[in-house]
Amino acid sequence: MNSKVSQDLQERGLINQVTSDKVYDLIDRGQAIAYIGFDPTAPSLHLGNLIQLLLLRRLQIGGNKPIVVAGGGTAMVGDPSGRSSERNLLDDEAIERNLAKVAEQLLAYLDFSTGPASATLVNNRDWLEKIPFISFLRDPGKFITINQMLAKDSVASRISSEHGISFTEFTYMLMQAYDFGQLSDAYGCNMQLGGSDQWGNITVGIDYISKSRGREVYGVTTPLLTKSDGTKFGKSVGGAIYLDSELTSQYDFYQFFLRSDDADIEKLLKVFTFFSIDEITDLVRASQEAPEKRIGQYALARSITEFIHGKDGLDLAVAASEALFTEDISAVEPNALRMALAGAPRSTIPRSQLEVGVSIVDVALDSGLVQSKSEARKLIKAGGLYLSGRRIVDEETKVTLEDQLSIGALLLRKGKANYLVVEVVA
RNA sequence: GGGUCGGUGCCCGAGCGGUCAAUGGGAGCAGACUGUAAAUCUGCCGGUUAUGCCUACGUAGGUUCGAACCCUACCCGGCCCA
Repeated sequence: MNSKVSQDLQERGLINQVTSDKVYDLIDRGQAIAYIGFDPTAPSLHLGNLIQLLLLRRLQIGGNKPIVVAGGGTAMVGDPSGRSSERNLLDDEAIERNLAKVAEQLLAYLDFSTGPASATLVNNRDWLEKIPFISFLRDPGKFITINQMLAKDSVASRISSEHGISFTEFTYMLMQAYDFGQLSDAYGCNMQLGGSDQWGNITVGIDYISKSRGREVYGVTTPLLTKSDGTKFGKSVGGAIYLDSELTSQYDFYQFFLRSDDADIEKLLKVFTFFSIDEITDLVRASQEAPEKRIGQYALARSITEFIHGKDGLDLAVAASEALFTEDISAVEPNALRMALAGAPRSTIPRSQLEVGVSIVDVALDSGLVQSKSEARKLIKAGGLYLSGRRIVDEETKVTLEDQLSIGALLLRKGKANYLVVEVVA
């Protein structure tokens, strides 16, 4: 099995560039000690991070040791890579809050218990915060030339842009190189992985370790995952798809994958699932023979949702999807419906309001389904708003107790698949 | 520090005294078709107590009956010079 790890990664299209072919050998022999850093700039990891995380998991299954770095220190500065303008600095408190959440997720998706290949989690703030400025200038500073930094795409593009780049972000590269050095010293880390935008940062680190320690380490980048139409993958209604069910419900997470384009299915199965290449080939063929059955989409959505949200999360998402896409929502069994909607976003409305009757526009706004009254009105005009299974055609419609479903809640729907449960409370 | 160009709605980018909530493109949302796909077509795309009102064209003032458009100062950025 070990001998096939690198080949499997290549067949999945997970490898964009490597600094040396030696990485394949290390990986196949289970001797890679590979690290990836995740800066806690958001309260949860998202799908882009997940690709990286799954890559570590794949290596781990092949007997290699993963190290995940929660970038509590680097997040204080901000990575300029892949960005056309300066980041806004996050305050300490926000970073710490995000860090706690992100660390929890990192712990959930790798194996931290099994012998030599067990994963390790560290926070780079632990060392970045302690190093005195002058020491930092001497090491790593002295080993890295401005010349090589200026040559990196991430820096070059910002220097030539009208926004420029602050010294703060310019320094990010050194921090990352220093991280790599620390991990190399402490854990024998010999490989850094990252998205293709990390190539510059990674190679600086490799160079630094080579000069300062005379040690050879390696780098691997993954390609940027794009959709068949060339746009960036992983965005949906309201931004990124997060792993935290508080931010992206199980239902939405599942739906996101279920609605994937036919043209993207093969790529997505390779990147997001642990199905073997042969299994994927079969799934893709089956999908092509009967695209309307969306076999690939179902397999993808089920597999990845279960991995992230567990069996229970998957059940919630599937039940919700089945119930919500039936013809007549009011005919669905109360118990089935209740379970189905457990994973959908929700809000509440006081019973007293329904007794008097509230305008549908207000309900849509208060529940958070729409951002403004105008949006609600426009939605109605376009025929895209549904209340408990019935299309609203008149914006003067009043919502009353009559509109409750069997489960004693209202169900709002925007477009085809955006549901929101409004619970009736005292 | 000097010179110069620029800062417009989610993004790009027109506008250069009234008819500008602001052309166009992209993104986004919704509808039709279909398979909860793609492509295509259509509508919408600052808010509102809605033939009006409010907020908006870097910030603060000023000129004017009237300014995103003119003037002044300031802030921010690019480029050139020092």
